Amino acid sequence: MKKRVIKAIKDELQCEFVLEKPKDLSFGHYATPIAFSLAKKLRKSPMIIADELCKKFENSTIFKEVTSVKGYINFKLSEDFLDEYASWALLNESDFGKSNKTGSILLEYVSANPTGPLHIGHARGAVLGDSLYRVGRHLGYKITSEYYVNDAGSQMSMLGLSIYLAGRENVLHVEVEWPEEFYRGEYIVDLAYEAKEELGVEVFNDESNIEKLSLWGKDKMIELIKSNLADVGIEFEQFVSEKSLYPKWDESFKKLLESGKVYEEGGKTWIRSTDLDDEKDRVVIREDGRPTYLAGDIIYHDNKYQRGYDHYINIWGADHHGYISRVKAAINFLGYDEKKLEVILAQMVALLKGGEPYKMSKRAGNFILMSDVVKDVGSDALRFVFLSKKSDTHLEFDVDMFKQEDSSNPIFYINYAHARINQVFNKSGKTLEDIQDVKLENLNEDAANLLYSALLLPEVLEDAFESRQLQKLTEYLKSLSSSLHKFYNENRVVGTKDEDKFLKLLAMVGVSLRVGLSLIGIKAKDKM
RNA sequence: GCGCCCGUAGCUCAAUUGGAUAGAGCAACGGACUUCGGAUCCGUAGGUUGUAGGUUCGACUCCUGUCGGGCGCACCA
Repeated sequence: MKKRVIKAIKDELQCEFVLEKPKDLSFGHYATPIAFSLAKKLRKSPMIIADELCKKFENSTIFKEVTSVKGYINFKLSEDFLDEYASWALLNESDFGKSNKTGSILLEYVSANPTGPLHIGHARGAVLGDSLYRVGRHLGYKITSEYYVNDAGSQMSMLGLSIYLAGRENVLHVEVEWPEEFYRGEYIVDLAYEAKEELGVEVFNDESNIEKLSLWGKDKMIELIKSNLADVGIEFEQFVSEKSLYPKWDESFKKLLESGKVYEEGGKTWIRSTDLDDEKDRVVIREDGRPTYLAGDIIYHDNKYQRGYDHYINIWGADHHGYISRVKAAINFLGYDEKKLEVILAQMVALLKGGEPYKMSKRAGNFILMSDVVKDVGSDALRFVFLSKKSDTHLEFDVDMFKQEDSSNPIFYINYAHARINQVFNKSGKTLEDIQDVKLENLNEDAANLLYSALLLPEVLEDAFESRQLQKLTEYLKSLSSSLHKFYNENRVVGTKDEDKFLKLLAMVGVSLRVGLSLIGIKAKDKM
């Protein structure tokens, strides 16, 4: 819709302009403040310029009215245009809101260590990533979703050790001395019992089995993480193992050497990341020859860029923000354009229960399992809440609030709107076929505004994706639902002379709600 | 100490990325069911956008300072 409007205006004005939506619909459907920017150049008052420009649209078919108000030019769409668009959308629901975006994107998210179940902090990035994936695909981008599995490094041996010690303590009932750092939490004990079943109790007899336990435990944890993700409707296209990349280190390292940004000092190998605004240079190979974690990420990003995507998005937890500059520097040294990498930081989630704050930690056992919250509030509500806030703001919510199922839960409100539409159709006894050819004309103000709102979905989707701010979509769905409820309360549909027109209008709202919800991973309810 | 993020109604959050009178939901108060589901709707009240300057036709938005809160500052991952 917006595209056609832009084209129509451009044909007349012959210059670039900003198109926006007026604060108040009574002004019009679209508006441009172009007269303000032209005022300087033309040395005339914005009001006079706006008046003159308005005259150019007198014969337009797409606009019913073009007016100038205090220097703004406001455009009101014609009913013909809106009706035609709605008719098309009703017949092509699955294509509604699609666009012709081109370009390939590699989207990496979650990538939590395979050392335990996902906790609530992971959920935010997970939901954001999956929803961006869905919306982006709908718009036409070729997006691939990927999970980077950190299956190398010391946390893996710590996992093995933790299971080993938990087995000795709980299965063998031997007194054990716990080290300062280990994985706590009941899942480790559960794993120990499971290991006894699958690997035999003797696995806890000897420390030499720790590595075996760590490999076994890692696979179990990946399975667990996958099922945690599946519970909220998330499935990854591919998993990339950190460990499997290490044989390629020599190849990547050679590229770094060619950049001349590598040097040795104190027996260690460093990259000169300070040349690209990092706060200090970084070690990539330790004194004993073992590569650091950064080395793994260097190989990984080398690998990503070799796959030749147009754009790369990584969703990281906010606690990784200090890591961005060194990775970007490394990408540059590898000979790639680091600007193609975009890092989205998902801020911390603070969870409350009965007003008491929870402190979340992965190392300590005291974290909130994502699966527990999903059980409490449901996948739909969890997804909706996490998407409702900008990803760079700190989010805080109380679990108890979401346990009570009432209207304060926005997902209820939206589903109810969708169910109402269904209800009215049932009551009328009519189907989509019966009313799709009715012309939407001479609508009252409520109906006209509702129709326009429903048709806004495509541009909301595009805006939400391009700005990576999906709260624009959730806000839209809430506001469309609110308009629907308002309309419902003030306009009777069944048995009135406007019945067919209104049914078509409601059907259009239903399409937008369904499509919008499905793109954030929620299935609209037909009944409550 | 340095860096990044965030301060908007009592609470949780929006604000078309520099535009028109800063908006929703909870919570409070007052209204609307002999009618398609009242799980809804309407109204009232609530604001010097942390604070002090600056930039311009115009600032919640950009710049500088300052005060709060969070996160990070490893050869861990």
